[in-house]
Amino acid sequence: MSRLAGSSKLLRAMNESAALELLLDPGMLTRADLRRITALSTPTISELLRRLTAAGLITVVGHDSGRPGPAAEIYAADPDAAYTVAVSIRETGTSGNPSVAAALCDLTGTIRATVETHVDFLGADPVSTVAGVVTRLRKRAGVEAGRIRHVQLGVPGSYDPRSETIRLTDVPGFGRPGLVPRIAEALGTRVGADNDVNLAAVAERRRGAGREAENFALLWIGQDGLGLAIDINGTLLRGTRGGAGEIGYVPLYSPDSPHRKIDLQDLFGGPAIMELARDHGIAGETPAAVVAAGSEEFLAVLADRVVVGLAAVTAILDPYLIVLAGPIAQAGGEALLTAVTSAFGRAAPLECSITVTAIEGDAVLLGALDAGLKAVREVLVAAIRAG
Amino acid sequence: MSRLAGSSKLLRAMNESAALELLLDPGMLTRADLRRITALSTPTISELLRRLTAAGLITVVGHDSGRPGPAAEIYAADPDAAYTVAVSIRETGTSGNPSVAAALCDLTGTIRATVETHVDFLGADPVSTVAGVVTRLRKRAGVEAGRIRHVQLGVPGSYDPRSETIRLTDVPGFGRPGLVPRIAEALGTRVGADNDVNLAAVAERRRGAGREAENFALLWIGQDGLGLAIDINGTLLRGTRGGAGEIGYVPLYSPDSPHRKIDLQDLFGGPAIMELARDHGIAGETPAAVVAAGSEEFLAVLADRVVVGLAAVTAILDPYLIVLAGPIAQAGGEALLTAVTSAFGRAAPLECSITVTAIEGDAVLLGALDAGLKAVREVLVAAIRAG
DNA sequence: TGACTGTTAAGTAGCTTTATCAATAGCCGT
DNA sequence: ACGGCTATTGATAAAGCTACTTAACAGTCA
Repeated sequence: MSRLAGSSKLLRAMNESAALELLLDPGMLTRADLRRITALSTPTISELLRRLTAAGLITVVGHDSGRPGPAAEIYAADPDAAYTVAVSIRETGTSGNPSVAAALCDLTGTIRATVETHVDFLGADPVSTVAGVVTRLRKRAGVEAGRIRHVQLGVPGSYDPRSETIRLTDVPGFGRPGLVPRIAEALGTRVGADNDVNLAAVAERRRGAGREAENFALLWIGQDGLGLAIDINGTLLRGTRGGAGEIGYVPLYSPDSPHRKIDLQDLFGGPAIMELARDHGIAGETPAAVVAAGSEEFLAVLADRVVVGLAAVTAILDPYLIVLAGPIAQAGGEALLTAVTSAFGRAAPLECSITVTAIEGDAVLLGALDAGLKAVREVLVAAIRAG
Repeated sequence: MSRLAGSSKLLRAMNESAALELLLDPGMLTRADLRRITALSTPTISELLRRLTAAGLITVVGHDSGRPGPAAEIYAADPDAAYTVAVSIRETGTSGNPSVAAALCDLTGTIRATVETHVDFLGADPVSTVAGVVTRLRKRAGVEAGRIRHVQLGVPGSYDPRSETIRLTDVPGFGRPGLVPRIAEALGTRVGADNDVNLAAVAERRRGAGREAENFALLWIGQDGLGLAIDINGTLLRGTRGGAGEIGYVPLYSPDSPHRKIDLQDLFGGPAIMELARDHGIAGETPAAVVAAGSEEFLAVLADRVVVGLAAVTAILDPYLIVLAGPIAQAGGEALLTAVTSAFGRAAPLECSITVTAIEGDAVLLGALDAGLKAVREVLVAAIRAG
């Protein structure tokens, strides 16, 4: 319903971008399909496809035979029209050291190359580190530099898109203002950045538990901290300074001791879980380990605490679904989920279904790929509209 | 960026609706102004204005002389093209009894008639009550029935637009499923409904403290309960079942007594405020009265409690601005605001500016008018697009 | 033969450019 | 001080352009 006016050129740009959008997202469409969806006439569709093919954006990917008449050409976006790189910066990798996971995928989302390295960010320059990873991926996949249209960064901390700075991060060097534009300059590409939890929610939306949900909240229970991502109809709620979802800071108020400041992080953050495990006599090196090994009783107490946070989220946002994610939630699995669900039913006044993440593998990296892919597609569509 | 395709007819519909939208919202535009904004050519603008005038949607409201050449005609939406009625149902009116406040305004937003009555909803039928109020307003303003294109209801409780039912309300008869469609049927108009706090936020957005804010959260501290409205870029966050902002249910967790369930309503809802006032030796009949009469010390303690809620909201949403509204916040005024601001600075880990409502008069009713007006404008624009 | 794919040709809707007329403020000369 | 002249702007009219639609047709396969 935006105010948009123009002449026949606008019409062409709109039709062309609408067709490209359709070929990018469902993909695999014949002329007849496009005709049906867009309600445009056959000659228009034909010319439109000719132009998009000439621009190298789409190709014929197959033929649909079986019906009378000649086999219909099936069109889809050309996988090699553009590439995306996702780079996930992790404070603690699987081995416990800071690590970088990265992947390169084509326009259809199939991964062409991956890289995983350990970097001591105290010594390394963030710009050249990221640039190096991108170059390595690019060479490994045999892709020329200009074809990478977007690089998506995932960082622990919050990202403020307005000032293009990463905030509240513990990774050395990444909190510096102007870092993201400098990486973009070094790479010669658009660079996006986002909170790792937000990116996990993007993955959940596209290929996980959030696929069918109109909206959901994702509670990330990580080794280092808590996080919340809020997906409203497919778009993430970021807040004014990118600080939405810093749920670890939700304060708890105790009438009996109003001056002892505690927050949700103190209630079920990593250290709190370790302490609780000790009280219950459960052995384990990491929070994930003790949750995986936890007794039913221990999980029930932990669930009571988690539900305090979930109830606050539910009362403020009323989401359709809550997804429990992050290494600790993943370690808890079904046992933790049933404990949380029953605790939620007892304690929370409103209803909401709860589930655990359906993503296998590195949710943050996959989400960064999805976000990067979306950005690339928007760039391609916008380029057509602009002419 | 929505997939939209079509022929030249679509183009005309788009241009026409864009022009109407411009004449509805800023209004008072000459042909030259429209030409500049839409980048359409003079003949197109002329014919477009001719059609809109013939449809009775716009009129010449003045002439712009002073420059050489003929005086340019100034166009704007015809105030009498459509009307809106807002009906605010209040559990406790100014006198303490359930009351209904209503107003009728034209397309430019100027109020043509108002009505305020006390209704005992235990005895009265909601459908005929609302219909009666609308008819009374209509006759008083001298408007024929067909010209009222939208009736906006404001109710205490939450509204689920999907099932078109009002939930969590204490007004007798209004929680019945199918009530809103039945009112619409009786009136022969579109009928919208919304939470009273949400509507107060709509008013704040259009004419109050939220005018400049990209987003804000409005904390309503009422005699009967707490509420939160979340405005993201001009659209309200409603939640899945319309239950977003039921902040009174945010639970508090005390590690020392985990089984005593208390929530924010217990912390600074009306009864809690009265109890706190008693502890501080402050006399007064209502929460608003004691807050208005409250000592600095009392307000400081109250502010500490309010900030618990605000800190949770800030950590989850990171709003640009928090607006304190509702009768109790209004009674507290600047004194409460300074107390809350300083308490927030001490207790909350994130920053956020706080202010009190800038609406004078019945914020809910004004918000309902604004929401109704917006709905009417959307209907008019959509009608043009449809042809 | 009939259904379906894809192209070519003619027609139409709607916008833009260009040209023209009309009106008025400001200037200038008497 | 006043009336006519000019520059500037508002609005309409005519011609041209762009992009879509409808209609007709050629080709292919069950």
